[in-house]
Amino acid sequence: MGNFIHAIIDKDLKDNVYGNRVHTRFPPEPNGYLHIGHAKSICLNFGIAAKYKGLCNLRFDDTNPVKEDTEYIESIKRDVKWLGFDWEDRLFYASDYFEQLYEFAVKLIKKGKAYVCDLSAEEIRQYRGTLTEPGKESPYRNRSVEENLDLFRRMRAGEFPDGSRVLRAKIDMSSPNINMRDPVLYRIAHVPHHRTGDKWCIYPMYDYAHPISDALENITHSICTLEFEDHRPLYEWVLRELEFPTPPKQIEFARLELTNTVMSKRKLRKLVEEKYVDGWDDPRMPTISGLRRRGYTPESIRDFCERIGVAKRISKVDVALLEHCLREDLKLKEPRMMAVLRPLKVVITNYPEGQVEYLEVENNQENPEMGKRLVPFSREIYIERDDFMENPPKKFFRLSPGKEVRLKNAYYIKCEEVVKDEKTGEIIELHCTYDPETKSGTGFSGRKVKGTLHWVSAAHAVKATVRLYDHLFLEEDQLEGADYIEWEGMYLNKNSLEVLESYVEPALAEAKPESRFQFLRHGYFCTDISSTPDNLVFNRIVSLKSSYKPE
RNA sequence: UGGGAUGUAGCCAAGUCGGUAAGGCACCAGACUUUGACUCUGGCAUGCGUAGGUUCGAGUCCUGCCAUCCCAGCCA
Repeated sequence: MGNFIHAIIDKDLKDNVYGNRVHTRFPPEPNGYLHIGHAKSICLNFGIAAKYKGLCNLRFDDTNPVKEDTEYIESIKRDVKWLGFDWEDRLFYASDYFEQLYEFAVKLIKKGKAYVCDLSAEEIRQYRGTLTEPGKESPYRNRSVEENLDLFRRMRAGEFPDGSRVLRAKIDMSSPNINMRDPVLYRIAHVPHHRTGDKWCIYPMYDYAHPISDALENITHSICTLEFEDHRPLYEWVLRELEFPTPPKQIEFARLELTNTVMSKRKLRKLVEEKYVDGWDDPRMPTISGLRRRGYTPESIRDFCERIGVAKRISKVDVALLEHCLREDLKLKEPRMMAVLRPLKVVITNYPEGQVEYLEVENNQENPEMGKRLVPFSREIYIERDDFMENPPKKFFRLSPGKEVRLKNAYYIKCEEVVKDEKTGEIIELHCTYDPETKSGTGFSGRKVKGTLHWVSAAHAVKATVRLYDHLFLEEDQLEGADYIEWEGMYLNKNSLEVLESYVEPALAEAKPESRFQFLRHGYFCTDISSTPDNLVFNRIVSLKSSYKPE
C-alpha cells in the first residue's frame, strides 16, 4: 500500500526534480531513548530508501549541548541496528557542519539577510507580537553589514556573555507565521559540546541547521512530523537565500500515538525518575530497549509500522495491533511449551507410584520442522488453579468434581476428590484417576472431552519466576473495576506487573536469556536477560487471545 | 479573533481522469480443534464532519459552516 509520501516521490521522480535519486535521513537529537514512535519514522525513512533503491543517513541533530549527551548516541545506534536498518558509512552529526554553518551565516549577513540583535530574550519575545498582532522590528535590525560581521565574529570569539546577543534572520516581523518574524539563527552558550568540546560558544538553532544539514548531505526528501509544518517556509527560506540549486523538500506526517501508553520524552523520563518503572528498558516502556527486553521482535515492530500506514491525520493506534503483529510473528517460529503459572497439585491415584513416562510432544504442531521433545509424566502433577472449579458455571470446559478432561499430550483424567485445608477451606490438591486407554497418540475415540489442560510433572517441574506484564496505562473506557491512579492526566495501571512463582516443564531449564516461547494456553514469553538456570525468569510479551467469557 | 493543517466504521487506513465506499485491527456469529489458541466461513459505513451547489452521476469539483490539532523557546 502506498502513502502520500510515495506519491510525492513518484512525482518528483517523474518530473526529474532530483534526477533518479532518493535520499532520506533519520535525524534524532541525542537527548533521550528511542521509542516506538521513532520506530515509525525509522521504518519510513529507511523503508523509502529501500523501496526506491536510494539511501538513508543516520544524522544526530546535536545542536544543543545543554540537553544532549553521548550516552544517548550509543543507545540510538544500537536501537536502529536492532530494528534491522543499516546506515552503512553514512553516520553524520550536525556538529560536523558547525564550521560550514558559520560560513553560511556570514553569507546571509553579507546579503543583508541576517543581523546581530542585542535584545534580551524577554524583549525579543515582546517584539515578536502575538498570534493575532504583528511584531515590531528590532532597533538593531538595520545595523551595517560590517558591524554585523564584526559582532558575529566576536560572538564566536567568546567576547560576549550567554544571552547577550543572537544572530537573527531578517525576514518579516509582520508575517502571520510567527516562525518568519526574524527567527533566531544562533545563540551564545558557553557550554562544552559532547563532540566539539570547547571549540564553540555559539550554537545554531534547529531551524537554521536542519535545512543546511539536509542540503549538505544531498537529502532529497526531508521527512518530519506535523508540528514542523509551520516551519517549512523558514526551511525553504534558508535554502533559497543560501542558493542551494536543488533544495531538499520537507514533508510532514503524523507522529505515532498508541493507546494505553505515553510517548512524550518528558513523561517517559518522569516515569523513570518517579520509579513507576524500573528504568528506560523496563519491559512496560514503549522504548525500543523496553520492547526488546519485553521480548518483542524487530520483525513484529517493522510489520506494525508497515500496517499502521503514514498520513497527516493525527491518530492513535490501538495497541492491540502491535500485539497482533507479535503473535503473528512468533506463531510458527517459537516452540510451544507447558508452564503452570499458578499451580494446583493433582494426584493421579491409580497411576503407579514411582513410574515415569516420557511422552513425545511436538514443539510446534503448526510447524513440524521444529521437531519433538520428551516430556515426563508421573503420578503427581500440577495444573493451573484456574483450570479447576468446585462449582462451575454452565460452559466451563475444564476440571470440576466428577468431570473428565484431557491432559495435553497425555491422558484423560477425572476428578474424584477435592482435598481442602481443614482450617481455611482452601483447596490443597485434587485426587483424580486416569484412563490408560486414552493415552495421547493411540487414536482413542471412545468418548470426547471438551477441555484440554496443560500440566507439569511435580517431580520434574522447574521453578521459575514469571512476570506478567500489562499495559502501563488504561484508557478511559477501561477504568471500570480497574485499579489505577491518576498521573499526568492519565490513568496509570496499578496492576501492570504481577510476579508469580511458577512451575515450568524441565526442558525450559536450559532456556537462554532472550529466547522466546509460547506457554500453552497462556501467551508468548521471553527469558529475561537476567535469567540463569538457577533462577529462571520469564517475561510475558503478550497473552494469547481468548474467547472464553465466564457466565 | 492571525496563520498552518486535518475530518471515510470502535481504532488505523486505501480511495488515479467525478462512475456507484479496498484492506488490517477490534468486535459478533458459526465451523474445526489434543491450546476456549491457530485456521476457515459469514457479519460489521444506502455511508465519507456538515449544509447547499454543479453534474446523468460527487468521498472525489465549487461555496458556506462546524469540529479537532499545531504555532507566540536564545528546544528539537
